[in-house]
Amino acid sequence: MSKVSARTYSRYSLEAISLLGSLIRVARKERKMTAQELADRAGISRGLLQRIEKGDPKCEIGATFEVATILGVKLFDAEATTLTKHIRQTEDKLVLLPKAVRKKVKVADDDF
Amino acid sequence: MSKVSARTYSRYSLEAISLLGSLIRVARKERKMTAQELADRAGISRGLLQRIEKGDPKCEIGATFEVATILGVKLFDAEATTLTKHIRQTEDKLVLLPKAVRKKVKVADDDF
DNA sequence: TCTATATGAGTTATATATAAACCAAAGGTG
DNA sequence: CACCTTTGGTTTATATATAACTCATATAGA
Repeated sequence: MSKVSARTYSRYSLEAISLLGSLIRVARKERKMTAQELADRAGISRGLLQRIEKGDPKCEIGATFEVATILGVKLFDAEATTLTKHIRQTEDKLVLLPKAVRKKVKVADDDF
Repeated sequence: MSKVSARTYSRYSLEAISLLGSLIRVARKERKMTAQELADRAGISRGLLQRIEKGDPKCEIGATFEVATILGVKLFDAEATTLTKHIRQTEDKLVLLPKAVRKKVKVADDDF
């Protein structure tokens, strides 16, 4: 009945999500696909696709990325072929870092 | 009790999500932040952050992008300052496209 | 080595996203 | 112009993600 504490999002996050939605929308129109067609292909409902294109932050990232992938909207700046390679590199980088992060003292870190 | 029909994801989508999670994980470690700290900042639970870093496709895109934003992980290849501009350009492009897509005939489109 | 903490994983209750149906309005097509 | 389709906006029932706990293990630091 009453929302206790809604989640907040930074403006940049909202803009990024909104941008992704717009890119999806443009790509869909360019390919002359109806919302229903694209939704069917992605295995989601038309309503969900509407929210994705609108930039609703409360959507599965999986559904959003799936739609983007179908349309060929590139995520990040990585090419499909180099994506896996990039993952490996990133994981290699992880090995070099400590597995657990530990704070020594409780410095007043930049809380704003 | 039985899952009727699980959602499917393309390999590329899963890899992209996984990559984003790895990037987040690396960035967090580099900044020497604990999972709890980052989760608190993003206003999410530690468990959710774990799933995000693991690449679970069933997470809010808002939560994921928020975490990435806090860490400075760039989404797409857009800079923070040019994001809004990019949105405007994309929206301008939308105006040029028909608002509704219409299929003429029911051609057997590439069903596979 | 020893200790305190970060992490990973599991469980449960609750909030809410999703799918499906519907309707109204706008838009393109003949 | 008139028809038909796409789209945007609802609503509702259901599935499930999320938060909050718990516990076990690994690990950083002394």
